[in-house]
Amino acid sequence: MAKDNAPSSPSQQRMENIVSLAKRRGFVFPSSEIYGGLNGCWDYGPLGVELKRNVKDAWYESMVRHRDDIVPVDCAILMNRRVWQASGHEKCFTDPMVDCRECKRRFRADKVRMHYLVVDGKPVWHHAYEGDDPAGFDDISKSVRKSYDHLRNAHKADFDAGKATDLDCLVSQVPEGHARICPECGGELTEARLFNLMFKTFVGPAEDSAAMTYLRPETAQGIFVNFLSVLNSSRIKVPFGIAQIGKAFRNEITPRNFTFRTREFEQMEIEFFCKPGTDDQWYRHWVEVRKRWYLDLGMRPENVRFREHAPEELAHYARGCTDVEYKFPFGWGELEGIANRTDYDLRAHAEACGKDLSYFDDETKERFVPFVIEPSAGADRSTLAFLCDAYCEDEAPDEKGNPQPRTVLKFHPRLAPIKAAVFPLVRKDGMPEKAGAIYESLRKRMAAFYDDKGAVGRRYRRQDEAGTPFCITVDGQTMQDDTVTVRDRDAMTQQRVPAEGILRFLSDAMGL
RNA sequence: GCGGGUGUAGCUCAGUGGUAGAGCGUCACGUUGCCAACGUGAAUGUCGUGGGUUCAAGUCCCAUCACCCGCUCCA
Repeated sequence: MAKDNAPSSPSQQRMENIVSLAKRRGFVFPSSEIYGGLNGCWDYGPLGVELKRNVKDAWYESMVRHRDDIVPVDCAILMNRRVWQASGHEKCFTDPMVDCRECKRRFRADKVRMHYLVVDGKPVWHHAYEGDDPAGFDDISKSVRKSYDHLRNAHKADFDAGKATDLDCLVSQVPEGHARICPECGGELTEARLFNLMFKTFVGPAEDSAAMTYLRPETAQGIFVNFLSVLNSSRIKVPFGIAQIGKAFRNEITPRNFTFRTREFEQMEIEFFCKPGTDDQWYRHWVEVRKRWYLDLGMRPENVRFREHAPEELAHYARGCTDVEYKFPFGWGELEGIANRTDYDLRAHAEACGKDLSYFDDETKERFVPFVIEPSAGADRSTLAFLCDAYCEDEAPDEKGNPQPRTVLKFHPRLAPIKAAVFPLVRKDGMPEKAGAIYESLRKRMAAFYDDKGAVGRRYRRQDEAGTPFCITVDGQTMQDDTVTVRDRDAMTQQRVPAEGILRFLSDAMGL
């Protein structure tokens, strides 16, 4: 940072420190960095891969393996283009935008309207307002209304003669020669530009439009289009869910905030199919289940909130939606959306593909199109949230007893990339050999790490930065009675444990 | 996409047109028996990238890329 810049806030500094640690210790790197990187893309390094995999595994274990009403799928990222036409993505995932050249505000071109008085084909008066309904013009301010009425009266004869007229249209449909102005400041607006949020791609070597499709912008549609196949092949009955973890791609206008908003990201989604009428109850069930998941993995309750959308906030297909939000250093951000999508998706696909996607309940002899509850979580966002939540700067005494700053990642053991590190206290008297043997036995059962370089205090601190919950040290006493010390990451306390029982001890301590 | 800021060693950052720097980290050897120890030595740079001005550019100019902040957007 240049010295003439305003000092960054503590939370900004905290985020910078987290990003710096992530890169330094091999959690996350900028994508294709040696070529200058690529906007909105990040790579996971050795520790980051383990962390993110642990997040995904924790999700898969508790959402799929530990339940008898959820089955998994793993769909292709490339799907028939008609999927995206039926789901509405092709139409709705492209937003035309306009920018104000004066105040630099940006608007959706389908949310700004212009109203003109046109005389002899020339606009003599104009007004801009936000909204997508011409009726919005009725709500304009009194002073604007006055000038409008005044001019309209002045041109009354022209109106009567049909030479003058009112024109109200979206800013994206303004005719040639008519001003487009900012509804906020009155400045000149740019032409409407299309922002396509889906990545186009071509299936087959010839780039003709017939083979054009998109990288999927969400994994959910893969689940809906496999609804029949899963139903027919797995003997599962409603209510049940289909789960999927996979990559999705969105050409975000502004990737921002480290791995929070990226153009390529991984989702962990469930579509839970239930009978209409039971959807509210299942919706509440899933909000509870997902809440418990985050808290059980150690996320600090004060940093998580569950925000239920107001009715006017809901997407057109949704009957209810709760966002799981995390308090990142850069502000509250959405980790997951739990939505009641009604029967919107299955109906849309049934209509588009011509197949019956309804369900017949053998017990009640009823046929219905299931309602869908969708807990849709971001794997990268959750991983980032767990990383931010674990990040701590505290103090540890040095060898003289003076407090020194310490950086430690207090991961839940389940999420820690490395579960245990094994050290010889010094590199002599057979300690490296003994420690090496313990390491070899541990690594078959858990992610373990061996280090014999430098002072042991430094090795402890290194493991603190990686978030390793326990460090095992072989010392002189080990050679006497075959016990080792186990050092706790958070409390920095030690206890002696028989080397023989170290695996059992660690498993119990970590609840694994 | 707009505006502002920043890109120099693995990290954090100095660097005033004239030989590329510091601290930390890394590696080696020695010392070291429990929390970022000490000593000695070593490696590390197309100064984001590409052009231009100049006898001479990390430094000035243009372009471009990336990241950060604000706007905007966010199924």
